[in-house]
Amino acid sequence: MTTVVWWVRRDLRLHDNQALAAALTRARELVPLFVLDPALLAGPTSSQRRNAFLFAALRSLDAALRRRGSRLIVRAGRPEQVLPTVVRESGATLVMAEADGSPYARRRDEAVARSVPLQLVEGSTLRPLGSIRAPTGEPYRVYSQFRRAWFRLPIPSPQDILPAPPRLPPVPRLASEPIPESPLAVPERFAPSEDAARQRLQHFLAQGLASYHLRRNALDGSGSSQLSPYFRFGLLSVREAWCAAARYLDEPDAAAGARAWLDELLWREFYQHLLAAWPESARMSMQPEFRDVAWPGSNDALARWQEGRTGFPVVDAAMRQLVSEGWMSNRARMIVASFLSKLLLVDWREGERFFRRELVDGDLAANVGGWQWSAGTGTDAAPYFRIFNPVLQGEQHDPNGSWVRTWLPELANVPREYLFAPWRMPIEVQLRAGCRIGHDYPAPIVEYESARARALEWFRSVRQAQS
DNA sequence: TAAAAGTTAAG
DNA sequence: TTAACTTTT
Ligand SMILES: Cc1cc2nc3c(=O)[nH]c(=O)nc-3n(C[C@H](O)[C@H](O)[C@H](O)COP(=O)(O)OP(=O)(O)OC[C@H]3O[C@@H](n4cnc5c(N)ncnc54)[C@H](O)[C@@H]3O)c2cc1C
Repeated sequence: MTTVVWWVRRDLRLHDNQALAAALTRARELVPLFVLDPALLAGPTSSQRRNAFLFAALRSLDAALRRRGSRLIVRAGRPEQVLPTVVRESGATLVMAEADGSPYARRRDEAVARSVPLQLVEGSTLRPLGSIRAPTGEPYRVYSQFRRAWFRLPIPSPQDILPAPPRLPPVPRLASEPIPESPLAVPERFAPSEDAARQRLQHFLAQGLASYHLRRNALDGSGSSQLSPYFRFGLLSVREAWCAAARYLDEPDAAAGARAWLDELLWREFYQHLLAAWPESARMSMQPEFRDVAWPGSNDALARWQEGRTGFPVVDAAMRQLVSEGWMSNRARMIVASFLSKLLLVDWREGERFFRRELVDGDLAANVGGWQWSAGTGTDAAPYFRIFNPVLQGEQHDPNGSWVRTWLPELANVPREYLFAPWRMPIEVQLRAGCRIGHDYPAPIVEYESARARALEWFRSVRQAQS
């Protein structure tokens, strides 16, 4: 009788799960195990928002397991203590898990592997971390080069996709702790189940993919798939999503959208590989000249950005959506990241930390990648002079203003022509709109033109000081 | 997946 | 005067 532990971490799914499939080839008994790790659930990088989603997703995974004759075993504690206990209690001879390239996960897995027979299997990325390298053996630091190399290797094929097992082996008698209740609600936008993830993918492929390249920048997020929390926790396999979207490359009407979307999956892939290759990039700028500089931005500026009270409607709407829903569109993320790191000159790591606390899809690799790109400190980043103008961005990507009004009710009656720059309202318009600047809605925290000039000057001086 | 400033030329 | 295009930050 072979008993195998399937250690679930960021792969809360039964479809196309390579770790589960590998476990099943050996198992007469299977122990689906989730460890409530205090370092992740309550540590400095934890997030109530993500915990809420995770706990709910664990409940639906447990239900799906039960429908197949299995169940989820839940244990709280440090993995290097819990795993040996469960292995001993169950008599398991093998622990299978999906590899996770984040720095903490790698340390954790090394520690666990010292006391139990742990085997890691791919699945969180399209290709194994560390497998995309230049001829010199160096990992790529530039996206376009990474992408070119990636396409030279065999791409995922629909034949590789693993179906969900219809039945699962029995679970040995083992105690299980309850899945915690979260004090925070799961955002309504993201139903926490594998079925919901799969339905959303199908819906996006049918309704959104063909126009993705045209609509992806909409500030309200209506033009993108909104699958990020599902990829974050592995309720959906990226490999399966890739193959599903790649089928549309041959359809003339959908090819351009499909290409653009697959490209975003590759950005995800790039950042996962980048963090695995340079774990220190989570804590320091990739460009050395930024490592020892003090960013001049103030704590007060940071606080006003976090609270959505900068006086720039596009920025404030985004920050309020972030805190309220735990999600915002890629366009909104780029704008507020550019605003904090360039117009306010606050260290990008402060923004990264705040995002990581609030985002339901918060992921170290993608978040650090996005922030270093936005702040211009990454190896393949936006150049320092690429500064978003929040007024123009609103005009372009929320043209009828409905997204800004959704998140800033105090601007409900502000005329459209002033919506993205309400400080330009003459006083009588302010009174008529019931929105006095500095009273009902903040005056702008900076004057855009001079903040832009200050940013250009500061970035230029940092670069010059080094060279 | 930037925006401003500068240049040119049609009207 | 302004749209289109190029250069600069
Ligand atoms: C400053 C900043 C911070 C970010 N932090 C995160 C984060 O913590 N977690 C996260 O998942 N994404 C992050 N992103 C990337 C991106 O904004 C989100 O993945 C995307 O908005 C999610 O929406 P979607 O699922 O509708 O994306 P779609 O446009 O439908 O893309 C499909 C999937 O591709 C991946 N993806 C898309 N764009 C990117 C990208 N630029 N980088 C990496 N992966 C991408 C996501 O998994 C996404 O679900 C960040 C971007 C920026 C600029």
